This record gives sequence, structure tokens and C-alpha cells, in this order.
Amino acid sequence: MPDTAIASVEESQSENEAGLVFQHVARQRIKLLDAFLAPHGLTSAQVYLLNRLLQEDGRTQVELARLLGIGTVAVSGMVDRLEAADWVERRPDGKDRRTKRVFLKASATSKKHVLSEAAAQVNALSFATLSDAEVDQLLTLMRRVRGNLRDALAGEVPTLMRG
Amino acid sequence: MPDTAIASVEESQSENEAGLVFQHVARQRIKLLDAFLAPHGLTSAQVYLLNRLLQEDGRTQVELARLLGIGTVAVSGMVDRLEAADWVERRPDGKDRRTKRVFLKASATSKKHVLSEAAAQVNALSFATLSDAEVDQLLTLMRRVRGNLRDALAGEVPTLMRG
DNA sequence: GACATACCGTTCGCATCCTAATTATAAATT
DNA sequence: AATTTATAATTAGGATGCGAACGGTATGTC
Repeated sequence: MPDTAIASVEESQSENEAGLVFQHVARQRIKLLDAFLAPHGLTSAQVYLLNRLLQEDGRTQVELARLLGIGTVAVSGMVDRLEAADWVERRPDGKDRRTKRVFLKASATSKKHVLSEAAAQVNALSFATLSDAEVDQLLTLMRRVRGNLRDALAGEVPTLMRG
Repeated sequence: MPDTAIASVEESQSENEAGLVFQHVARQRIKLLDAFLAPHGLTSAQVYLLNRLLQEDGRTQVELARLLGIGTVAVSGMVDRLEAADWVERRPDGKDRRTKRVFLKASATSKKHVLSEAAAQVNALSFATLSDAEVDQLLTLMRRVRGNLRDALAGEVPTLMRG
């Protein structure tokens, strides 16, 4: 049984395995999406943000954070990089001087097709061997898991709030 | 329609949404696992590695990378941190002077129960509202997706290798 | 034996995420 | 009006992941 017999991630046992599957799928999707986007000088996370803005421009950074399910600090850094690369632009909000709204620049809107296409291709490859019904099943179950985790994380510190 | 109406991540449309669900579940699981492990001075990724070693000690770093589905660079850094915190120890391989094998130290083996318990609890919370059959379904579909992605990534650059 | 090739681990630089703390502004309370 | 509280964005520092490039070692070929 040579070491090289470990061809790839083994389907092993118990608790850890479940966690690894979720991690692997998320990371592999990122890797694949990055490969599609590298020629355009973009990363997967940036495209999630750009695709959001393509749906609706001029969001505040707090809104973007909530929509993407990440923190405001992460958004701040990503907008920094996207702005440096001239994909987006920060503009002050007229009413609230704390907030900045993020707008797409022409370079981004002109690549609209590329961005949604990349996401669609990753999905196509991910679900290549699954029937439509199975994809529906999978996404429905995943949304339920996300809801469970959201609840678990929300109820994390309630004992402190009960003051 | 005030801004604050965006309570959390909305179930939205189309291609992006599928990608976000996978990302969210993976990240929320990490967050929850980190919360359980913080009192012990450990992180989720470190526990994935430790749990692997608890199954079988003395793996080389390349083996660990393959088993965990990450790169050798990531393993190197993690073993650095785990070694600094006295959880594990690198020992030279007797036959091959390039390789180093990673062994658990007593501080880690004594916490064996804590580590597997944390992983089990995250699973329990993730799947709280799912039946056993649904969990099986979900994991089966996720493994198939992982396989599809693995194939897609493996066949990524074949046109270059065909020389 | 000499050379090409493959492999293990590491260092470097980058992107992405986090928490905690800070600054500026707005809103609510007294 | 003054004070407290809440909110928007940022900075600082850490962990995790990646690819590329490097030095050291092993292996296969001539």
C-alpha cells in the first residue's frame, strides 16, 4: 500500500467527512470560477459583488455586505481593489455623509455578459451529472441548512442579551 | 422601502444564488465551529487536521494535504502554527530526508473528545431540521457535485498537456 | 558515475474572510 | 442644547487558501 495510493480525497468516516464535503465544494467552485475569470483580471469574490451591482447599482457597502453574506470589512477591502482596477466607483450619499454608495463603471457594465456567463458555466459543470429535479432537491436542502446555521449563529450569545 | 428592510441574505434569483448558498453554508459552518473551539485556542481548520491525525498519526504533509483537499503550502503554515502551540510535532522520515511526518503531542490526544464533539455538534445544528434520509440525500448529492468539480478542474488544462 | 526529472517542504506575495477597535456622522434621549 | 446611543466605513492584525519559485533530495536514464 504505497503512499501514492492516496489518489485524492478519500470518502472516509463520520463527522469530519460531512464538513469536508461542504468545504471542498465551496473551494472547488471558487477555483473553477477563478480559472474562468483570470483572463479578465477578476476573481470570484469580486464577480459576486459585481453581479449584485449589475442587478441594482448604487448600493451602500452595508447593503452589499448583507446581500453577499459577508462583513462590511470584507466589502471595504474588495471595493478598494475593484475601485483601483476601475471596475467600480464610490460616491457619497447625498443625505448621509457616513455612507458611500458603490456604482459600476463602464468597464464593468460592458463585461456584463462575461460575468453572468462564468457563474452559469460553473453551475453547469457542478451539476453536470445531476437531473433538474436533483439540483432542485440539493438547493432546497442547502437553503434549509443555511437557515439552520443562521439560527444557530443568531442564538449563539442570547444568554448575554437576556439581561 | 427603507434600506433596513434588508434583514439578511435574501433568497434571490438565478445563477449567483446557487453559488452564494454553497459559500454561505461553508462559511457559517466555519464560524460556528470556531465559536465552539475558541475556548480551547483552536480554529476549525486546525481541528480538521488534528482529527485526521487522531485517526492515523505520522502522516507526511503531502498526504495530509491530499486527505484534507488543500495544498501543501496551506498544510505547511498550519503545521507551523500547530507546532508553535504544542499540539503537534514534526519528525524526520527515516528513509526519505525530504519528508517530514506530523505526530500528535499529548496535549492534542488528551483533547480528542473535545475535537470530535465540536464537529458533531456543528453537524447536529446544521441538520437540525432535516430527517436522516434527507441528510443522506444531501451528502450523496454533495459528493456527486464534488466529483463533478474534481473532473472539471482536472480537465482544466488538458489542451496544454496534449502537446 | 552524470544528468535529467520528479518530488517534499518552504518562503513569498496576494486575495478573502474574520474580530476588535477607531473615526465620523446620525438619531434618540434627557 | 447636551449627552448618549447607534450606525457607516475604515484600520490593524490574524488565519486560511492559492500559485509561483526555490533549495534539497530521490529516482530514472544514459
